[in-house]
Formats: sequence, structure tokens, C-alpha cells
Amino acid sequence: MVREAPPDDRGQPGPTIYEVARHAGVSIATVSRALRGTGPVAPATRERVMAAVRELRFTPSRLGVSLAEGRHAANGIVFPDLSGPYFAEVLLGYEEVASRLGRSVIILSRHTQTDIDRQVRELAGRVDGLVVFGDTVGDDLIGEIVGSGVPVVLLARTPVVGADLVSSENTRSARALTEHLLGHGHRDFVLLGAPAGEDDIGERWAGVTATLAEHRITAPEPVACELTVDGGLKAGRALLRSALPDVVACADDQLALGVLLAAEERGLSVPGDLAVTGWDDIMAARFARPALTTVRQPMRELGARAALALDQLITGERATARRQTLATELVVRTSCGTHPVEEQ
Amino acid sequence: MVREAPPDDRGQPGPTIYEVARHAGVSIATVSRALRGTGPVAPATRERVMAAVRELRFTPSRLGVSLAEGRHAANGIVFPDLSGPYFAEVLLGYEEVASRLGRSVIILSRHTQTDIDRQVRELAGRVDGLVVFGDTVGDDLIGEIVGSGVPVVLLARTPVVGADLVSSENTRSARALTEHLLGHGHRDFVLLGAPAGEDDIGERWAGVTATLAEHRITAPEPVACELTVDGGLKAGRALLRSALPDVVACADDQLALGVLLAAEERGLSVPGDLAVTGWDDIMAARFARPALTTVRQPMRELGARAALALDQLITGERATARRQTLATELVVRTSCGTHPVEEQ
DNA sequence: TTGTAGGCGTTATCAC
DNA sequence: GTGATAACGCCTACAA
Repeated sequence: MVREAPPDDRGQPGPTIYEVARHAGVSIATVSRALRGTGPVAPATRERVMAAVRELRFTPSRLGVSLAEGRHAANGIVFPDLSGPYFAEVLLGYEEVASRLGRSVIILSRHTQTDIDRQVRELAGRVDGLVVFGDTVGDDLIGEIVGSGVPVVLLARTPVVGADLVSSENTRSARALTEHLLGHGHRDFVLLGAPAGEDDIGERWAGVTATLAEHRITAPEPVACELTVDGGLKAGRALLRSALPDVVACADDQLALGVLLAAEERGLSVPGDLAVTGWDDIMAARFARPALTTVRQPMRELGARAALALDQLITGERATARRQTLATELVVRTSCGTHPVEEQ
Repeated sequence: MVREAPPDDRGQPGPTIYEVARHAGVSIATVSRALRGTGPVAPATRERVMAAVRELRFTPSRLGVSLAEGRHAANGIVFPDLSGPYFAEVLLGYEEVASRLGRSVIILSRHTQTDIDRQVRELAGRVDGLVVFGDTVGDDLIGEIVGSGVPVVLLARTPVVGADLVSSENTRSARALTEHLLGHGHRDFVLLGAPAGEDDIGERWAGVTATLAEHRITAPEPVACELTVDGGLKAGRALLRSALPDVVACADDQLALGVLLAAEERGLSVPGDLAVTGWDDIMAARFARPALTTVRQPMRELGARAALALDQLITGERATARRQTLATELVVRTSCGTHPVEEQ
């Protein structure tokens, strides 16, 4: 796995601070001071240094700087595989804030079940802090990383002591969604997409189940399936083969889109023959026909908050872990049922 | 911008190799050998070392390793701001391969026009190689980076000497798309989304223009607009206010989606009143109604190829820059016009 | 105002 | 088989 550098490669491509110093006829200490603005440097000297820097196109090696400063100026983020629009948006929100705070972002997507722990440990060793997104890393490893002194922010995941948590509200939105569906007269629910681990999908189903219970309806067990369009399509085919439910509530929009496809295949009308709902409000949800009723998550904001929280932990601005929950919003479109006003 | 580490932070959170050595009663050299499997270590010694490593939860500092090895084991990728599904997919394809090759991925999104050069230089100093995506970094800076010995792979961009190039085929697909639209009887084209710089959108319009010319039709100047759904919506509103064109060919799917929205606002039927086409084949293109006719780019494959090419350059497996073009595919759906078979 | 020297955490080359 | 020790590139007291 370790690749060799080409024979003539010295590792540091550009010039080093020593060459700049020699070029400017000063010591490396002076070069460093001139460049960072720390300590006094005579104007004339500074100018000579800057000239040498320009001429040599010198950029300090991040390795040297980090080693000396004792910080990486980089954060990591690990997120699930098969990452669709939802993860991408969160990632972008995260990167924007992190880079504004002067921190590079190292990403790690979980592809293999087996290797992820090693990769995450590796990653933890090259960053000042880590964001763990969803159900990617086990509690014990997270505890270990926190214990080793690397701040961790959890994103859309069950809490772990010592780590910050940023998530979006699930239960209340699930209740709102359920009430809305009940208002359409739907009684027979299918819950598609079982929580793989302990992530926040469980909270959604709990909210749905509780609300149904209040209406004396027993919610079914969630049906497990892969959280992709294809997963939804396959599950939808299986589901729609037998007696139709009133509504297929999906764990996310991609699933719902897949179910829409399955319904179309069978010549079923949505919402005429059955209702379908998603979660997240990804771009395709808005453009699908019927447009998906879903719950909007503040995706970029989730990422931004995580970056902010991590920064506080790293700088020591805040010492104790905190949990924050972002509001979500029920977005009623057409896939959930025909609305009274449009009924005749 | 530089944040201070908390007072008690030594930079390296975990234990160092010295503590492991002391713990195991050996020298650091032995610890290193035992850990990396380089050089001989007596079985008993190795076991003592491993025990100490486990007990102390030692992970070698990436900084130390990199400094000694003369490599970062990390690659960078810089991509445009406002990055939608297209960029996200490419990024994911890139990360997957890079991480399989044992390289971390550092991302940098271009938010500000002004600061990007400094950020890219910074980034170039902490990676073994760099991918530059689209129209984010100027030719001169790319040349400078290449000149400084950091391999660069360009993605969907005009070539630069010394840098690899991975892009997807534009001209031929543009011709195919145009021929198809002409086949529908469309003659009056609008080209929406002007190339911001010299990226590959220009190639697409060139293909369209050339094909139209062959049919003795003069193509209009491309209309500039922001490459987002919102940009398409606004441009679409302005466009559809006056006389309707036969077709609005858009530089990407997000734009086309926006135009669809604008048409809907004005009560216009697509493809009845006008045709609309996109480019990329993002998820929403498939689900939109009418479903978007577009050109599919192998997004994940683009990223994967870039990662592979960069690896070859870094390892020295290949010394000279190379250009590769990936095939695209015209995806005919319903937004381009009513098809003969469905006509009656 | 400037320079010297020690340290950051590894790896790898030598002797032993 | 094992242990000193010199890199690697930079920062920063401390001296001068």
C-alpha cells in the first residue's frame, strides 16, 4: 500500500527556508519572522527576504509548520458510503466554514465495513478535530479518539459522551408528517428504510409510531432496505406486488424516488393509488412528479454548525461537549395525497 | 486567522514513539522496525513492543511519518463553488480511488475569487499531488505548481502543459444533441450558460454551433448566467418574456431545471411550446417532468480516472503528462420534443 | 535587529 | 538483533 517516491524526489518539492535564507543573506530565523510577522525585522531586511521568497516561489512546508506549531490546521470528516445529495450538501456547508476558519478539510468516505476503523484512526492522527457523520464509526472508537484528545463532533447520530452533537430535529417533524398523512385519511402505513444502526432514522420512525399509536393505529415494523434510489425501486417492487398500503413513508428522498419509479412501473398513480413521502428535501424531490412531500433538513447549515462547534472545541473556546438540534420543516407537495382544495 | 492551541496542548495528543520505547525497554529504532516490519526484530522483542503499543494506544504521528518519508500521503482537489450534484459525484469517485491507493483527500472549494490563489498554494504545500477541477485556478498558477514539482491533474478544463487532463467528450455529444433537436424540427436555438472562463462548456457550444452551421443556421451567442437552478429560473423568466425560441439548450441540468420552472410559471408547456435540454444527467434530470433530455457524463468515473492518473504521476510510474477523454452519452427523454412514435 | 540552537515525531543508516 | 544518531522543514526562546 505504501508507494515509493521517485528516486530523485526529496519529498519537499519547492525550496526550503534555508535556501531562502541563503538567497537573502540572512538566517532562517529572520526569514521566518519576516514571513509570519512575528518579532521585529528591519524594513530593508524584510524586503530582501520577500524578494528571495518571490524569486524562489517559496511556500513553507505545511509539514514543518505543523510539526513546529503542534497543530495540523486541518479537520477531518467521515461520512457514509453511497453518499447522495444529502451528504454532499452537508459536506459543502462544512467545508465552507472550516476553510474560512483556516482549516483544511480531509474527507473520508466509508467504503468497506472492515477497514474503516483503521482509516479513521489514521485520519484522527492527521487532524486537529474530527466530524463523524451518521452511522459510520462505532461508539467505542469514537470514545477512544475523544479519549486521545482529538475533539469530535457527531453529525446526525446517537450521542457519545465527550463528543459534540449536531443533528436536526426528527421526532417533531415525524409527528407533523404523520398527522398530515392521517389528515388525508391514510391509515395503512409502510415504513421503508430501517435504521442500519442507531442513527436518526430510528427517531423518525419512533415519531411516526407514537403518533399513529395516539390514533390507535399500530405501526408496522420498518422495512429494511438500502438507502438509494435503486434500493427504493427494488423494495417498492416487492411492496406493491401485494395489497397496496395507503402510504409508503420513506426514510429519505432517494428511497421515495425509487418507490415512485416502482409505482410507475406497475401503472399505479401517486397519490391516487397510494401516497409516498420522503425525507431531506434533496433537489430531485422538488422536481419529481408528483413532487415529493418530505421534511426539509437544513443540510448546509448542519455542516456549518459542525465546523463551528469543532472549532470551539479545538481552540479551547469551549471545553465541554454540547448538543444542538436544528429545526426541520415539513414540506407538503403532491405525493402525499390529494388536497381538499384541489379535490373536485 | 491562526488560532492558538489550548495552553496544555502539546500538539501530539497521543503518546510518542519514545514513550512506547521506554515502556517496552527498547530503542525507538526497534519500535519503528517492529511496527513497520522493516528490518529484523526478535519475536520476543516484537511482542513486548506490540504490548506497549496496545497499552498506550499508540498511533504514529502522521506529521512525523510524513516528514521522515518525504511524502504527505494526501492529495488535494479544488473545485468550483456552488457545487451541485455533478461536482459531488466526481468528488466521491475521486475519494474512493484515492483512499484505496492509501491517500487522504483534502478538498478545497473556491468561495472567494480573491483568496483562492493563496489557498491553492497552501494546499499544494500539504499534498503529494493536486486535482484542479474546472475553471477554478488560473493557468499561470497551475504552471507554477507543476513547475515546483507537484503533479497536477486537470479535470474538465482547458489543458496546461505539464499537467494531466481528464475530461469528458463534449463536441461529439453536442453534435448528437443538436442533430437530435434539429430532427424534432427545432431551428431557433437559445444557448444558456456562457463559459465563465475556458472550461468545457465552450466546447459544447462550439459543437452546437458547428452543427447548426452545417444546416445553414446561425447559432446565437450563448447567454451568460449563473450555473444553478436559480440562475436558470431567472434567465428563463427573462427569456420567455419575449418571443419563444424552439429550444433552450442549457449548459447543465441545473440550469435546465430552472428553465423548466420558469416555463411552468408562465404556463408554457415543455416540450409543447418549447424544448429544453440540459447536460450532465444529474439525478433530478431523470425525475423531472418532463424528464430532461441531456448528455450523461460519467461523473464518478471522471473522479476515479483523475485519482488514478495522479497516482501514476506521484509514484513516478509515468513521467509525462497525458490527456484522456471519457465518452459521454446522449440521453433522450421527453423535454426535447414530442417523438414521432408518440405523436398521434 | 539578528543569529544560534533545540525541539516537534518519525524513519533509516550505520555501527555494534 | 539492537541502539545511537542524523536527517526531514520549520518555529521560537534565548543570546548576542
